[in-house]
Amino acid sequence: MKNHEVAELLRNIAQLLEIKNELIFRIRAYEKAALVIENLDEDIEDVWKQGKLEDIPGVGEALTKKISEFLETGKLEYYEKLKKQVPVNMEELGKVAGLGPKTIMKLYKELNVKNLKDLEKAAKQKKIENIEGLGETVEENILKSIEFAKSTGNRFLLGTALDIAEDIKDILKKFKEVNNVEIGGSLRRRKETIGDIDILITSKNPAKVIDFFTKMDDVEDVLAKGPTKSSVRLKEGLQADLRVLPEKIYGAALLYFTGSKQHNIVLRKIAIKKRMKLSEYGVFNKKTNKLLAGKTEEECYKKLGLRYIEPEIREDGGEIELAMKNKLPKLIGYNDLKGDLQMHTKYSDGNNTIMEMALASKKLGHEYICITDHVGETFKITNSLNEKRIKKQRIEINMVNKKLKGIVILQGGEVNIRDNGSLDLKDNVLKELDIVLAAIHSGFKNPKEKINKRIIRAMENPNVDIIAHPSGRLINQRPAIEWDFDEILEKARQTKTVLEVNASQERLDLKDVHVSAAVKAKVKLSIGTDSHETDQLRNYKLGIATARRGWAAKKDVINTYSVKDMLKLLK
DNA sequence: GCCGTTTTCGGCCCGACTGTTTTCAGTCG
Repeated sequence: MKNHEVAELLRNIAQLLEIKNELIFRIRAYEKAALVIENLDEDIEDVWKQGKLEDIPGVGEALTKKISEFLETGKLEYYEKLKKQVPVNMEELGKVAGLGPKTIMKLYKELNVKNLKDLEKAAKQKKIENIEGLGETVEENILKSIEFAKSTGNRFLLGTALDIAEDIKDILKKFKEVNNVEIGGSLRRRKETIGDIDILITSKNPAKVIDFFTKMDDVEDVLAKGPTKSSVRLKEGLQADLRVLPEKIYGAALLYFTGSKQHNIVLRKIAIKKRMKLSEYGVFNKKTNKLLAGKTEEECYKKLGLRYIEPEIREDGGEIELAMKNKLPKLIGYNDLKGDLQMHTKYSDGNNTIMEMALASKKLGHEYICITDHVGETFKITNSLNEKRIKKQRIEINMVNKKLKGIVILQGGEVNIRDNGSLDLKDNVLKELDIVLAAIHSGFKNPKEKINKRIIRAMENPNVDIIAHPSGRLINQRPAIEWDFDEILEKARQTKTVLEVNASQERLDLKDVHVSAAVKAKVKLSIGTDSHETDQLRNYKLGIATARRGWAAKKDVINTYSVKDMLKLLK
């Protein structure tokens, strides 16, 4: 997937053009194309090979040529020339928050600032405050931004950001001036990584709410504080934006600040076509400026001729067209899961007992769980269970089943897929387990053909029910294996093998676009938290979120069925 | 640079907040 690299290239070009004072709409064309390509479902290289770059919205003749050159040679002559014309390192300076092209150019002309090092030096020597149009505050902000950029690099994991946001939401809810509180932005859409937290509030006394917000314990630094809007940096290192809104346009604002940006742009275009105007302040009649809708999101969508669209799929990935025809599928709901199909106990590498895991799961409302400790003969790193220990564990599971009412505990196992695709445990032992998960734990860098062979051989084993964390990626840490996913899907369908949506915070694997492909290929999915302690069991919601982002329905996920029906769906 | 049930030319989403000004440009989302 070179989508990210291509998007970055286009964005860098946009910044250079901005410095050169190019036409704003030419610059926006590059930015728009970058955004579309970054969120593209398909691999940009595949699209290019099929000669279909121009089908991508926002990509025309000129960009097709440039992207093709970049994909073919790994370089773009136009970009290299542009970099030479602009004397400053925009790749570095462009990332400093609050610093735009105009200021960067000014700093270059006045102080010969070319890169991040120059900038920090100039700020520390207090040279910036003397430049006309800038001042002491700007100088201080630049230093803060540099410091911040040094301390945090990556975007935050969905699970982490969600926890922080929910805490803030609870604090705000308790403040008496606050009426409604909702989290917006990419967090509400449940993207796998989050840049910042958007919070939307209704109140009759915005000033008091803003004041309260900026003085919360978790606030490290106040970045902006106006009458209806404020931004702060939290101690955890991420930014939170708060907006206080009047009741009658809360829905329009929620819609706007939930995004995605592309989704909003398409909505606005629809509004324009219908002689209306859509903004965060509502749906208006373009001529009379009369407010037509705004109180709820449903109302705004309806006015535009659309059915309500769930936040998780607001990515301009075909949802608007289907909403227009009232043909959107019903997504799996956050309360639809009846069981958790992956968790570990003290038997292998978990921190809690079977009983503790079962009790905690019951508390979450599950009807059944599957204990899937690592099992195997040679894969010892994770304290895998051999045949003897598996039998011992079965006795304990039977005992817990007898003691606990209202929850069924199944015995499963997570078996390693070896280098040649064979499994790390004999078939006659695997056969005794209720559910077998097979997963790759080594050789992540195998070439595509080998990886596919390994996974396919595992799927062909009649004992293997589920492929766990199929792509092997760890968000922000380890890239996914390189595979031919279409081939895997076809084989999964043939062999009735289920693919897991691993719901642990750092995995979310399969991810949204894979889920979407699996649903289209009619391959069944399972959601498992891969919990190694009771605290992680609640992550099943992240798995559901990922499934929803991939347009999965209840019927697509096996653990929405009763335990009896779920087991029938396995091989 | 892209795009088209008003257009192959002339539009392109829109508003808040900051810091510096004294009416606004720059930046951000």
